[in-house]
Amino acid sequence: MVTIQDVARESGVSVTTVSVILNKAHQARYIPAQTKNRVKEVVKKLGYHRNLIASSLRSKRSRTFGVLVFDITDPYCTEILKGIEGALYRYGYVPILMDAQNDRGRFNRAVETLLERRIDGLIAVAVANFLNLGPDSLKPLVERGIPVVSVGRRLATPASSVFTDYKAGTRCALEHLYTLGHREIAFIKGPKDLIDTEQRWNGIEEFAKAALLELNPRLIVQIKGRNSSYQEGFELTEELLRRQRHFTALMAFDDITAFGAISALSNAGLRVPQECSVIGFDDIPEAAFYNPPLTTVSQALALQGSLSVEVLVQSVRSVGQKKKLTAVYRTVAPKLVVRRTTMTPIQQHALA
Amino acid sequence: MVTIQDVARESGVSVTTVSVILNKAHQARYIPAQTKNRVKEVVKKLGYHRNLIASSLRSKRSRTFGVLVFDITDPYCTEILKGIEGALYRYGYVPILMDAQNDRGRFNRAVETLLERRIDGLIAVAVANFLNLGPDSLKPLVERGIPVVSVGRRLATPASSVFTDYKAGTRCALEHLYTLGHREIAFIKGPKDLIDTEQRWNGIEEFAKAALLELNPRLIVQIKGRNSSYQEGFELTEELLRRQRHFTALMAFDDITAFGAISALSNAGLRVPQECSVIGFDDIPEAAFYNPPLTTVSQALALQGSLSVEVLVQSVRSVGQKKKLTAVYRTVAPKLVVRRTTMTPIQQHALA
DNA sequence: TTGTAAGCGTTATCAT
DNA sequence: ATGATAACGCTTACAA
Repeated sequence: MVTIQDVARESGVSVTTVSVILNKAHQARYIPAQTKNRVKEVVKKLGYHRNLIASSLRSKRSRTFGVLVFDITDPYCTEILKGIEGALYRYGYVPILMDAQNDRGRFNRAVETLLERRIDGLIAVAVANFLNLGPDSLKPLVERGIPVVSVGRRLATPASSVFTDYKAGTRCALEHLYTLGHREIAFIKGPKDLIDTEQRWNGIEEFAKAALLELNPRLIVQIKGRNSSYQEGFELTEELLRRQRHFTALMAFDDITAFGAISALSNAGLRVPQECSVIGFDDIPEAAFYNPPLTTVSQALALQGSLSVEVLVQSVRSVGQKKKLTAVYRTVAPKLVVRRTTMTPIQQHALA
Repeated sequence: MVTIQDVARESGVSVTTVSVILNKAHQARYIPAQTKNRVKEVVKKLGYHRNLIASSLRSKRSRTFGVLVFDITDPYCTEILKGIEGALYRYGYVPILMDAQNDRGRFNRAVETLLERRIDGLIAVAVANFLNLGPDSLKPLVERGIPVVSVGRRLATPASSVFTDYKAGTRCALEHLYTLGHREIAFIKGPKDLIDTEQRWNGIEEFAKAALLELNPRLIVQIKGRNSSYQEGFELTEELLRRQRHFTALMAFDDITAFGAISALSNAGLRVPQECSVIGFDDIPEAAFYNPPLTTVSQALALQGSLSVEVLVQSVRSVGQKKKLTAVYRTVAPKLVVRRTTMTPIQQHALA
């Protein structure tokens, strides 16, 4: 395998010169273009590829980020991953992918592996889901000054976080229903132990208060399991129906729940959106193809992915300059996506 | 950061001994348990983590595989990735993930990056899709003796390949319809320039020949675009319907196409499966949740992922032993998944 | 502007 | 059974 020595010898300069040229270091500005070109030609001629392993050993920077996901087959994850991948590419970093598979043991082993690889930083993708990471899970990283950013979930310090402004999301979802004219609205709240649940509910209460909209407790149900599911959406909607309290719109915790709700409504002979509007949250890919296509709130997941890379790159630079590492929180604005499951109750009446 | 030197000093042995113990090298058998334990305790006490960068530099093995996907958000890819991830974990390798995003330029840059990182091998996940990789795309790898395995697509030598036995798949799909009693069967063939198309068609012809089943050319249509789509499935089925040639079952190129076909049939007032059975291919996650759930052929994608790792690990070992590198082809048996879109034409009659 | 040389932390080789 | 020591290929002071 051809080394930097070979290149230096062949082009009649020292290894230092070659190194400086190839790394575009500051000093490269003073090297005549002629020398640069000669070296670059030799590089091509010999088919030289810089050995990043040797480089990392010496410079103590691996240009590598660990990327820890909770389930690689989850579309939520992959959408974020896409954003991460694109941004890493731009910054010259490379991801080492680890799938925690929602398992604590695997998580810990992954951290060990990443430590051995001397990653410059870690991106945790929606990883707090079930693991419910305490501050000590990341201690081995933090102790060694390796910056961590969590994307998709807010995490306790000292990790930085990038996540959706859930409050704004539910606020504008409810505003959409309200503007259409809905006043009797049912809600399916998220699981109690998911951090999002509270934030999402806050947005609802905030808007309701401002608009003087009354939230009827008899029209509010909550997911009992640890995560959302089609099944729960279905059953909770049946439960709402059983309560015999009239409502013209339903706001589900997320898209999956909304799908279940729509099925339950159809089952009960209520057509969506003619007799009941439904709105979801997340904008998973299936939402656009559902029957009817689901009105929902989009989370800009890819954007969150690339943002997390930017945050991490900044942190790594701070570490390089021996600055104190401070956690940063970046929040991403969600976006209302109006499709076919919402309409005004006036129209509902006309069509009913 | 604590080094092997520190461990050696603290436990009163040489670095060699520590290295031998930690790597479970052959010689470790002769080291007394007492020494081993002492060293291991020191490792824990000091919080030592072996520096794999230094190790790689010296041993000339990075214990790293490049994993090149064509689109990280594609479920087909992620299912394979899951299998890869699990297997890598078992072998102590780590994946560097690169997304070619169906772009030639990105593909080439990814190869450069992976070369700099001195990957021990490359797994290309369904990457041949549009890039239509010639043998020279992989030349930089092959020249340096870095083994390559393609998973999901058959690739030209010198790369190894792991892929579905498409012929067996279509054969058993057709057999299923035949056994149910169907004799008038329509087919939607795949795009001309996809390699799979021919293999899949071979299976159909093979079974038809053996069963003395006549394939009516008027019941055969072909996808015109470069890839399958819901839209084409829909339109081609309308085309079949327009031909006024009676058929009791339809075999689609893949699941997506089947979805389009089902919509077109429903649109034309033909109920599935009562008036026309439909079978797909791939078993994408949506197939199970479709309405009605789709009978299809499953590809065991995760299995293909882990198999590809096994093939690659074997290749790397061969390289290590300076054996000649030969491409291996492993084919994976598909599996018929019977759900609700197929039934016998007798029943069809009874229910019609 | 370019060159010399000392590491980075490991493993492999050779001794003992 | 354990140890000394020389690489591995690069970056980076420092020197010239």
